Amino acid sequence: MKEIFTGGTGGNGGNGGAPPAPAALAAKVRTLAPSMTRSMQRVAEAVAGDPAGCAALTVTGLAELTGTSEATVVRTARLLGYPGYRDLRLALAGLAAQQQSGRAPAVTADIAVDDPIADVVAKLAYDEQQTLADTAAGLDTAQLGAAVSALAAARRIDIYGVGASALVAQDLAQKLLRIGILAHAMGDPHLSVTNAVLLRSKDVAVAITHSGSTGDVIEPLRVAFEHGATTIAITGRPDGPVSQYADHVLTTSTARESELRPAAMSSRTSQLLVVDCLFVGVAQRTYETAAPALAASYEALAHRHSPRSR
Amino acid sequence: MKEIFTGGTGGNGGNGGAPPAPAALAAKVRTLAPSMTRSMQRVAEAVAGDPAGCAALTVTGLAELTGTSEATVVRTARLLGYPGYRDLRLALAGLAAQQQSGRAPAVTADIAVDDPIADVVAKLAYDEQQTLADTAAGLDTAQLGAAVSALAAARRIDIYGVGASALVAQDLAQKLLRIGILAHAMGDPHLSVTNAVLLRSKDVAVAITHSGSTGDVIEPLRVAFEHGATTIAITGRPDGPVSQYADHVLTTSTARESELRPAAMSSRTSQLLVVDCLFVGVAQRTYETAAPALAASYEALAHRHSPRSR
DNA sequence: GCCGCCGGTGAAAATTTCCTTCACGTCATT
DNA sequence: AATGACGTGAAGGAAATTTTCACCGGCGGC
Repeated sequence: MKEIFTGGTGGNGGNGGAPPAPAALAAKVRTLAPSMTRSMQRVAEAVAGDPAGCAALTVTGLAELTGTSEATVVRTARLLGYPGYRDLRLALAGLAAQQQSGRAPAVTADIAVDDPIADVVAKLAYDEQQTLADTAAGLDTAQLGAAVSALAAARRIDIYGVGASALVAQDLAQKLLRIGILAHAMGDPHLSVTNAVLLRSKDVAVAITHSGSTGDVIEPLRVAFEHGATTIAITGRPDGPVSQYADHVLTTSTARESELRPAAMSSRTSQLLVVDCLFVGVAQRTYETAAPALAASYEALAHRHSPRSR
Repeated sequence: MKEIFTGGTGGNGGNGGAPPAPAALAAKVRTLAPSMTRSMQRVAEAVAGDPAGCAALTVTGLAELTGTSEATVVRTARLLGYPGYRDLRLALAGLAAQQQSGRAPAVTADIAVDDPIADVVAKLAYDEQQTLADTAAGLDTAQLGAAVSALAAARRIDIYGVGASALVAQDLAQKLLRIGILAHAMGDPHLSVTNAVLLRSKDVAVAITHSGSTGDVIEPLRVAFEHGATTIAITGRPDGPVSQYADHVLTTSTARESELRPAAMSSRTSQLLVVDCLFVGVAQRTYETAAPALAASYEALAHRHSPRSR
């Protein structure tokens, strides 16, 4: 076995004084540079200058790059406090990752026309995450709880939404249907109204509108409200007209929009979170029936998927 | 100069030529876990669970730790998108450093039946945020860029999706239509196929399926593919059958699901992010026509939002 | 001025680590 | 029950890393 002796006292067999430095590498290089020979300095310099690049190289590669030999590279690694080149390389990779992630937070800017695609992804993801956090923070859990209760006890549920919100309405309806709750997404304003007339006190109507003032959605909600149904509004403008006819108002967050980033994008994210909360809440309340229903729908789906995928 | 070319010529299929992932490893593990064998899963689990610890291990060590063989470890590394174990280990070190500097990994408890509603909101929001981060990290920007190019230049775009993915398909279609691009969301499998026959080389077909093996969606994509259209798949299982007929595969992340949190929930979040990225990318490329179109659609909507209802 | 010591250096051997091939066991299918 | 496909690990081969060792150039002593 190897018995590298480095004059350190305390340690058991291992390397003496320094534990493998995690990220203070550049500093270490500068500190130790004077005590290095010329070739070693070249290696250390390369390593400190481009951690990511060097991490991709093998001993031989780094030796060639710096015009030195493999032995020198290993010696340098030792001097920097690592057992060998392998470990230096590992630390190097860590360092690279670290300064990569450190660079990340600079994505708060708006999306520009000439942004590279990678930036677009980062910015969109970041924005949507922000939207989620805002929505969660701004949600009134009391209202949410009340809405859940109403939904869980409903005989029939009608959900109104047009445009982008129509998809959210459908999403909610789909989910509720899956756990055996009679929910219908209404896209067509006329149908919505004519159906709203049929709602009674045990029923629930849900209106989804970002602006809070979409006439096509407010109208059926009003009708439902006046017929005694419990009404829920999911809107980004709780002070808008829609709240007038809503027993429970759930507020979605409103992120800033830009030319390339229409409001529909973040409002949808926000609305979907609310819808998910409603769904999970309802599923909890009706767990006895929801659980088998969910299981059954998995089962049914399995048969639509081709036999093998593994 | 190594010339290692893993011989899988049979179908380019498999993983869509992903570059070594930077730090989206946990996500990748979750994405690919289903397509792994038991032993590989053990390895992947160990790796995802303790990146720092595993980075310190050699192939043999990790094999012993997981009670498998070296070959299995290497296979797992390959599956995760690295050329071999060495590179996985490097990435692992990077990940470890990253989550060292960043704060706690933040554990998420599952949603329980008796969670208070406030917890449900918090957990859902957190999970969806996580999903977004994972998706963004795991997205292959090269594939994305290629998909964007295809969409921007398309004469006609058909989008297939059933179930929860149908909503995502509609979302994409809606958005593209708004900037003057002829996109249609196809819900009905029969209609999808009959329309797919009409597609030609300048056209694009998009299939959205979480499982990657939804026959109703694969079939039209296949037809489109065989008729020379450019095909894009948005799926959580890039190794699934759907990729077979896809020129470009965009991978969505797969969060762990639980009884109260069906897969549809996070997959939808993930899919929507991808769709948003596509949309913004296309809007960038076609800015000349997209900008006025977007402005015009705002204008048109404004009239539906009367301060007073109707 | 010549010689020998010595640190610095790299080429090549030695070793570890990693990767590939192949054969065996297991499970599912027919 | 036979067959085939697949997952799995053991052993051998390739590549990496580490160690050894010999060379080179400079410096001081003889």
